[in-house]
This record gives sequence, C-alpha cells and structure tokens, in this order.
Amino acid sequence: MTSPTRKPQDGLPVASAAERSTPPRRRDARLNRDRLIISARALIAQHGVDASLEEIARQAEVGVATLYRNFATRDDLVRTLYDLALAELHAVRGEIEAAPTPWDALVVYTERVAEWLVADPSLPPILRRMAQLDPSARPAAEFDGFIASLVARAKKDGTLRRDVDAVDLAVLVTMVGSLGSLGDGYAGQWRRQLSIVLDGLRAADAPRPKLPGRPLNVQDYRATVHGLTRRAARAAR
Amino acid sequence: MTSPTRKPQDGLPVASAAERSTPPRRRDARLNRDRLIISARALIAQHGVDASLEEIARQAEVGVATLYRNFATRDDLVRTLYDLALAELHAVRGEIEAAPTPWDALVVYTERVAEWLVADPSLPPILRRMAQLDPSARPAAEFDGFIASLVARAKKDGTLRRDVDAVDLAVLVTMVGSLGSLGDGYAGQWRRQLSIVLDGLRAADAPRPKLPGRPLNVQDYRATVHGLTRRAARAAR
DNA sequence: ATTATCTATAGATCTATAGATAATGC
DNA sequence: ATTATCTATAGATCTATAGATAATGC
Repeated sequence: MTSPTRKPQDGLPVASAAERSTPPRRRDARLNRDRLIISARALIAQHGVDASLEEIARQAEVGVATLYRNFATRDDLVRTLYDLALAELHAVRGEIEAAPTPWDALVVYTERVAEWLVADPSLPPILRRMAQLDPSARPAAEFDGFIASLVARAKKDGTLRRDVDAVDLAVLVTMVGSLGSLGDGYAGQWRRQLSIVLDGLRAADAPRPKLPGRPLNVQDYRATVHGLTRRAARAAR
Repeated sequence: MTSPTRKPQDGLPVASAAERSTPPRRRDARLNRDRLIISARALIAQHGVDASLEEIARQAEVGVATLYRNFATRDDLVRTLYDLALAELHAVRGEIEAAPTPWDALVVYTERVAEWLVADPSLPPILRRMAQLDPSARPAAEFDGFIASLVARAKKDGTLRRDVDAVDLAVLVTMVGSLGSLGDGYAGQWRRQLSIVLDGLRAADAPRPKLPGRPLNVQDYRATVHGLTRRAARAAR
C-alpha cells in the first residue's frame, strides 16, 4: 500500500503492517533516525504536528533528505511516533493485571496512562492527528474489553460508583494527561488532580485516601509559569 | 509603549492600556476586523498560534495588508483574542456572587469557566502563548481573592474537602476545559466529567447529586471521532 | 480629506526531490 | 557493492511592506 520503493530481495515476508517502522540496518542510519525522532518529539510538542520538517532535521543535525528517506510523508513520521508511544503503553497491561483488587487495577490503569500522557507533551497533538487519520486508532483500544470487565467488577464490589462506565474513565484520564501540555509545574501536580478525580469516581461510601503532594500556592504557580517561559525561550534559541 | 504610529490628534487621553484593542471607526474596517478575528479563532484552533497569517486573511476574504494594519504583529493578534475572551469571562463574576451558598458559587465558577474554555478551542493555545508573553496574565487572576474566600467559607460549612485550595480548583477547571480541543463529541461530555470532579472535591460526607448526561459508549465515541474527521476535512477545504 | 483596502513584490523559509559523495557491512 | 548521507535546487508559501486605488465620514 505505502512505500513501494523497496524490492523484496531479502527472504522476508515483506511489507507487513508493522514493517514500516523497522529501523534501518546501518549503524549511522539508526542513529540519525533516533535523533530525528527525538527532535520531532520536541518540535511537535512546541508547535504541533505542523512543525517544520526542515527545522526537525536541522535540530537533529541531519540533512532534510535524510528525514524524507526515513519518513516519506509527515504523516508517516506522526504515525511512527504514535506507534513508538503505543509500544510503551503496552507494558502497562501486566501491571494492571497484577493489582490485587479491581479498584486498585483501575487506579493503576488511570495512573499509568496519565503518566504516559504527561511525560510526553508531543502526544496530545499526535493523538489528535491520528484520530483524524484513522478513527479506530485509540491508544487504549486494546484495553477496552479488559477495562470494561474491571469496571463491572469494581461496581459489583462497591468500590466504583455505578453511574459511570469505561469511557468516562478514558475521557477523565485524557483530561488529566492534558496537564502535561501546560508546563512543567503541572507535571508534579497531575497525581494530585488524578487523586481528586478518583475520589469522584469512588462509590460515595468508600473511604478516601490522603491526597498526594501539596496544593500549588499562587507563588508556586507563578514560579512555574516563569520557569516555563525561560525554558521555552531557551528552546526557541 | 506599543504602536506609536497614531498621533494624538483627537482630544482623548491617548494610548491607555486598553486602547490597543479599540476597533477602527470606519464601517467597512470594523467589519473586516471582525472577519479577521473570526477567521483567526478558527485557524488558531486548528493549527495553534503559529497558524499562517496569510491564510487567516484569505479565509476572512481580506488582503494580508489589512490584517497587518489591524494587528501589527502576530502577538498583537493573539493578545487581542485573549482580551476579547477575557471580557466575556468578566460577566461570570456576577453569577458567582448570586449563588445562594459558597458551594453553589464554586459550582457556578467551575461550570462557567469550563464552559468558556470548551466553547472556544482557540483558547488553550492562546492562553499558553499569553502565559509566555506575560506570566501575570492568568485568565482567572482577577477572581483570585474572591475565590479564595469562597473556598475558605465552603470548607468551614463542610461542603468542600479541607485538603484542597483555590489553585487546585483552577487546575481542575483548566483540565476539564481542555476537553473542547478533543472534538465535538466531548463538547457534550464536559458537564458530566466536571460533575465527577466536583464530587471528588466535595467533603466526603456531603451528598452527591445525580450525574448529568449519560456516558458515551464506544459507538458514540467512534461516531464522535468520525464526525470530527469529516468536519476537519471540510474545514481544510 | 481622511482612512482603509488591495495588488505587487522582496526576501525568507518551507516541502520535496535529483544527483553527486560518503560510510557501512559482508 | 550496497546503503545512506549531503548539497543544491525548483517551486510553493510565508512574512512584512510600499505605493496605487477605493470607500467612508464629516
């Protein structure tokens, strides 16, 4: 379907869906590709998916043609970043299964996914773009059935309120994860906010744990925003 | 400080801070300016604050020079959009004061601010940019003292949990407001999500109201994203 | 008469590719 | 020998402005 330039001269099954993101086999090529990916994440976080490809190459200290060789179109690049991020998310499943109770499993799920989003501010624009390119590409899609059953069990044992469902959880997590785009100061806050959200999801009579962290006061808040500004100024050269 | 081109030949106090956003006095000019603002909102919502100025002018059916005449720099444009949005937010204060109890006042506050954010998806990028340009420019800044006193009163009367503060509220509202950037389907959801957040903020022993709306199921979710895609495709011509 | 608009244009930056040159792996 | 990189370049699009033309308000 895509990238028909390479001939199937090696004995491999050729052009499977996942094959697109196979890194190149030459040492320098692999390195350049990695540099491009790092640089792309940084610039997409700053300027969204329309970030200049030339600048991405420049920041990776690589010619533009090298970028094009690795990623035939801008959407190829976006899709690769998406796939890479998704691979990291896969690891979460095991952790969820290891949780002792359904409620704990839901906590792990929301924490890990929110953490994943917050850690990489290029993700929100990338996820938005992917949703346009391919509506079936939701990051948590593969967890759907699994989470739905956890939700059912947590309702049954009286820890989760009965008037919410799995999609509510997904939306709330996305919401909390969006805090990563607001600057570094929020990066330390998301656990606290998530905890408040979880308390809202808990059955009314279930006991609440202590909130993690401490509230940002206005001075902190200011310092945060200033910090962001300085950092952004530096990044912009 | 800025825009020193106009000479103070009219008898006015000249160049006050707010004067920058004074619309022009000619009928056609005012119309063009309005068209530019509408078009800027749409394109900034789509592409962020780096949206092409030429395209903004094109979509407003106006020459680029007209855009530059109205907004000397890109940041002038952003600042104007910010000021306009902020003016709408002012109206909220009266509504908050009219609420019968401190808790109700906090609900009105969070609902109105979230609604304000959700209604205009150009706001998140604009607010981020403004935070860089001028760290003191937080939208809710003028409510700060007011909300802080509401928070104190709501804690005292046992409706708000005691381990949160006014900044937590601000962060949570920003979070909920970010749902507007995720597509139209979420636009109907934010009240529901906010309600869950409010339940998390409520003192543990206070009674919870019924959640508004109904959860999105996966089909709804898909339809939503598809809808967004079609709309985005149309908008992109 | 004044104020605003449009067209045209210079110079910068961007996307995308062709062709010459360099680096790796077998 | 193969694979990848870089430089150079065409054509498009962008920012920003100058100068000629059109529309309003008094």
